[in-house]
Amino acid sequence: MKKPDRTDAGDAFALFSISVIRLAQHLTAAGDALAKPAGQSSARWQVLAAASHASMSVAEIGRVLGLARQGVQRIADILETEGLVRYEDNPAHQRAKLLVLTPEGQAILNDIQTRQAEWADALGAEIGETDLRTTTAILARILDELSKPKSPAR
Amino acid sequence: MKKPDRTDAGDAFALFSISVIRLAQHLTAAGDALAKPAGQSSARWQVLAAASHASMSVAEIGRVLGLARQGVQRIADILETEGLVRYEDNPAHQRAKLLVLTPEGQAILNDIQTRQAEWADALGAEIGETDLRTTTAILARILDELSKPKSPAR
DNA sequence: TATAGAATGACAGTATGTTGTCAATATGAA
DNA sequence: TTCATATTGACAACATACTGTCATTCTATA
Repeated sequence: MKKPDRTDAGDAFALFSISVIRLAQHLTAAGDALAKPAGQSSARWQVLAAASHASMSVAEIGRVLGLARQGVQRIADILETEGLVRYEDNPAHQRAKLLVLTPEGQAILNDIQTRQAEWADALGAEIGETDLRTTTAILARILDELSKPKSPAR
Repeated sequence: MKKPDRTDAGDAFALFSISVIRLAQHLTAAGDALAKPAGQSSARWQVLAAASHASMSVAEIGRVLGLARQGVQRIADILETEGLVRYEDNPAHQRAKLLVLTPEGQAILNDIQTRQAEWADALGAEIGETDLRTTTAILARILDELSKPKSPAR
């Protein structure tokens, strides 16, 4: 197998990419573990949190979370059958109902968020605020580069 | 909605987590875009790359990639029907056949890797090797903390 | 050597998320 | 106002990945 040519910086970027993806898998798994005691998952938690933040239509939540609206719709429908959210009439749009948390949904979200805060506090203290903020800033810069016209498909 | 208590470091960790997950989504999408011209996807590329690196059984590839062996099996079977990989008898294990690239599979992997190297070089140069290596080191440390006994499920 | 336990492939079921399509509804420009 | 265009929800098909279960095959210990 012949290794393609690659600069040192390119190599560094490849290693970085692998690290980011692997860490994201672990963080998502951790999110699932945080939501599980409440009978939820990362995905449902995200939808609950978005709906709690502001009454939005399913399509709006999709845009906020960076997901296709169809996937959000599926989860929102499940949350509705479980009584955690409710569709409310949208004065601004007849079809696009607003997703609103029920008291049960809010209680479950609070439960998850409390557990999450505890977890984040413990890990934040362990790792150190300085490194976290520095790294987050660099990640933001990289995300910016990735979003630029120079897409990988060229 | 009442925000749970949270330290500054905990807040920094929460923001960091969101950044990592979002960036990983973009990187995976970029990987799909790199593999697409060759008619492949990120997942298939990973399996091809693992098989190219060394002849391994499906279960071994799963462990290397951090995936369940069942998912790797599904992809490997598809790659086999497409003639990109071949199952070879494993002298050390009767059931666990070894996954080997066919010349067609190797050609497709080379094509993807060439495109990937170009892309990584460009982005690596843009972002800078120093920042990439610094960040990768911190990510590794965080991954380490996450893997420790103190799991989120407590 | 026997045998309990681990690893493996095969199969089924589920969760998350994507794309594509359709009809209904908003929106904005001529 | 009219009409082309966007957005939206609904539905279907698919890709990726997980868990659970089963029978088969290895492996290591007693």
